[in-house]
Amino acid sequence: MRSPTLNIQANNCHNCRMSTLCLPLTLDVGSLDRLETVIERGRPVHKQQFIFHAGDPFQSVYAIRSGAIKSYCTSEDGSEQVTGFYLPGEIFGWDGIDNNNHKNTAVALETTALCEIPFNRFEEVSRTMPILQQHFMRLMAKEITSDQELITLLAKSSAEERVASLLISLSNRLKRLKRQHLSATRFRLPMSRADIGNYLGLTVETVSRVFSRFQSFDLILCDKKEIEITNLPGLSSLAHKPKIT
Amino acid sequence: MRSPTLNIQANNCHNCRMSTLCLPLTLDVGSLDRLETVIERGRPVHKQQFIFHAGDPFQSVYAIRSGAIKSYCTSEDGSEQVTGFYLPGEIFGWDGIDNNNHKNTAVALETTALCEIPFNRFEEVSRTMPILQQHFMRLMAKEITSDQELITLLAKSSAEERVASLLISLSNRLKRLKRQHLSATRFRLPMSRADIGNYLGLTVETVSRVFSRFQSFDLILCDKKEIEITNLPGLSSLAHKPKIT
DNA sequence: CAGCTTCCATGATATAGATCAATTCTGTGT
DNA sequence: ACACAGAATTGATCTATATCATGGAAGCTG
Repeated sequence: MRSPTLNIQANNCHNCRMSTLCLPLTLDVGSLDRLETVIERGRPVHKQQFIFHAGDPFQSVYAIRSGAIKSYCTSEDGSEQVTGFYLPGEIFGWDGIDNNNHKNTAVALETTALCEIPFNRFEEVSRTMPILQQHFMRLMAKEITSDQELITLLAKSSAEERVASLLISLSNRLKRLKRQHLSATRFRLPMSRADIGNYLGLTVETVSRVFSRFQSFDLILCDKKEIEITNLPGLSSLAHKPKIT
Repeated sequence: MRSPTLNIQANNCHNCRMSTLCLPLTLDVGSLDRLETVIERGRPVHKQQFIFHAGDPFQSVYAIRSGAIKSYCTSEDGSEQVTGFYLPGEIFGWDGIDNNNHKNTAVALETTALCEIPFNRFEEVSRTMPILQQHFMRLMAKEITSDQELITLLAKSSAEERVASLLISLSNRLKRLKRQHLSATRFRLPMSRADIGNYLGLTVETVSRVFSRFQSFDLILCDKKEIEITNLPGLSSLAHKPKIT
């Protein structure tokens, strides 16, 4: 039995290792303290617990301190579309700022620690701290950019390219979490093959076959959800090869 | 020779018909006047002219008064991905708020009249007009939502469903422009078949075949770029039928 | 107006990935 | 430790859409 993954014990932004990711701002001590008054830290969410459901009133956005989150939306007929995976240092929950209710459902893929940022209080604070508001618009813009990258991936790329891109993306995002500047070539996938397939517009079987093929080409080594990228340049070049259209 | 499509001669937000779409806010006269000082109205852009290129420094976002805009991004290898079509009353150019440079290129699909909203001046004004800032975050959230809808479409739907969805979306968006509450079942596609295919992740040939099939099923009538939806419920039901996954 | 280029439609063929099916593995709960 | 449901792998087949190829219509340009 492994201990839970809550290795980050910050109880405020000052000493949180993640803050360089979710708050890459130069805030004076006073400003940071004011921000502190807004942010709420809940108890860890367990695997499969929901953070919010589609349709819930929009109240907060969330920063991840540890763990992993999947967001997805459901169509009338009950089919699901995974819209994102979120890792430590990343922020989710923007959807539904317009309607004041969430379009997506967010669920924990493993035990996860979150910082909740209630939006109405945030708006008060940001009025006196314009840099914060600017920061949040940037975060939303990043979400737009990454969505558009996914669109390109789905519109133009083969199954192998899609899976390679996801692995490279996860690797890059996990890399930032490590103190070392070493690349993250070994990690554990927080999501199932089905989630990957759904996210990438592929069936489980195809995802599984691509993993096998990658292994036979010595690009990766994988045992269940444990992944080691054994040929990072090779995998990267696969990831960046959309069809010429 | 047709006259250009500049049928909207507003020179300020007060008398612009589009303002109910791009500024659906209750602003007092003073606030609106202050906003006026920020917005610039350029001369009409002609077909195929660029508004900005990928890599250009981010300075403004743009509201469309008439015409149509296509945005796309280019990968290293030169392949393009159309990321959006924008119609009157809609706002584009959010991409690259983070890096301070645009990720997309924006080009006019036909003669187009724009309102340019310089972003640094906007930030000043919005500091004293919080509702405006909130409005802009909503617009960005809408962009996120519509991107995620496209993701679902690309991940889950067949060629017919994709094309049907695009037609329905265009119809709905054009409907809002008409004074009447009649549905917009007759319109002119501003983009080529190739653009449609690129946007929807399909080849030109497939798009063309789907149009033909829709005609043979009496769902639409089309002559070149002129479209008439002759069976709106039928087309709608096609559009909302993603695979059950 | 002739000539060119781009756009669109349609047919014939090829193929990547879906679908169907069977088996093994894994983790979870009792 | 055992049993069971879900997750993953692998194989055989099918199909939607890509690809290749051709011809016609439309729009521009000199």
